[in-house]
Amino acid sequence: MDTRQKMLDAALKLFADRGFYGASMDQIAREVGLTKQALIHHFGTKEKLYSAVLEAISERLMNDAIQPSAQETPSGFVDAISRIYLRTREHREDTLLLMRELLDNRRRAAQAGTWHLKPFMDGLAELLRCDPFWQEAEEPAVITHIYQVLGAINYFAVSSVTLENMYSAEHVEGMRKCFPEQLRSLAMSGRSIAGSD
Amino acid sequence: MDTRQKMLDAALKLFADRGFYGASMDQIAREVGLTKQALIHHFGTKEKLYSAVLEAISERLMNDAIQPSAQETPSGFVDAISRIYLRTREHREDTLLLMRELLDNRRRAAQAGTWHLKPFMDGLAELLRCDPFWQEAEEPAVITHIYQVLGAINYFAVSSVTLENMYSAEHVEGMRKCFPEQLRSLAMSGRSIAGSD
DNA sequence: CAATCTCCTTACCAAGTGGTAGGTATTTAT
DNA sequence: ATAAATACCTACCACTTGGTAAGGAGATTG
Repeated sequence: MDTRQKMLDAALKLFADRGFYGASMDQIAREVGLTKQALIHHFGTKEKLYSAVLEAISERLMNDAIQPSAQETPSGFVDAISRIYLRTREHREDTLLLMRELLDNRRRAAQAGTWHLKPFMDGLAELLRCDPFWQEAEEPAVITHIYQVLGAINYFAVSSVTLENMYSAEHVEGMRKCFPEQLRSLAMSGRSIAGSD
Repeated sequence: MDTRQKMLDAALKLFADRGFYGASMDQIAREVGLTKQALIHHFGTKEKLYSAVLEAISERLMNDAIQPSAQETPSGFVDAISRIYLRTREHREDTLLLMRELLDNRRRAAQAGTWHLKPFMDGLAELLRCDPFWQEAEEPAVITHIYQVLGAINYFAVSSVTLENMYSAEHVEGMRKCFPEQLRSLAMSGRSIAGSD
């Protein structure tokens, strides 16, 4: 496999696991079996490496979360949300790193990438508006709803270690089982009260 | 004010802002106007300082989020959730640090504190069960619901910087306005579909 | 007055940080 | 064949990290 890609993978893994400061260039390089100067050769600086990782993530997210759901049915939003939830389980590291970026970008702000995710949010907003109940809602209300549902997903995705320490492993397994269905309720919340079709 | 308390405040601020690795003993000490050895004198090691901060947080959270809501009415849960949301705005740093801990404890795991929050979760579960709809629900389903709602709250609380970069400041202000009401819908989701009172 | 204890200091340390400089082997282009 | 670019290396740098050692000022206690 491409060295550069191997480096990106290792960087993703370590950044996701320990954060920007917690992961060192040396560790990342060793993970690929090279020296840190090889890393620097390919990416210039640690910041740029981090940016490259972030960019790869947002590209991936766009590709397989929004694109294939061009189906603009009333349930398009709920379906997309389900797919996004599944994604958090398949791409744990992406999810972890995005959450970290959410916390860190205040400092590294104003340049790097989380708002590469704007199109992602816009795509979801468009889907949500296909639901008659949300069609004429104010923009902030729409985004708020999306954000609440995304929050439910990502927070859970990031909490497995904690949950397994607070409850038993079977308990957590039980939660994973009922999560998708309850997520659907969540994604449709508001609608069934006022709309009542 | 107590020096020790000033140190805890400064540590909370910097840990919340930059994470465990991103904040150094030296920075924290300078924030109080002392040297890092004064910090070490009081807390021993960086890890212990961090633990002390975490303990203070969970104590605070228990005190003013669960305790005053002993009112076990059907809406007790939703009320508690509203209060918890307000808390994230009053104690931004607590919220940020807890979110970080969620991401980091996998490594520092098996000893330190997030599952000090177990009583907090249990308190919420008890409140939720006062709602007839949830009374006989399975335990994992109850916890899942709580976790989804908490996720919506905390994710939003932690995202203000990102949101203000993706959207305008007024937009985000609009979101903050409608957040509490939509949060109530979320917290009651599921119920209104099957229950239909 | 002397001893101790608390709180804090300066001085220091080994280990690690991101990054530069400069070189070598191998591939590619001319 | 020669020049140039690519991909990597060792060696080194200034700096920061958490932590230790030892001691000083000030109050408390014998």
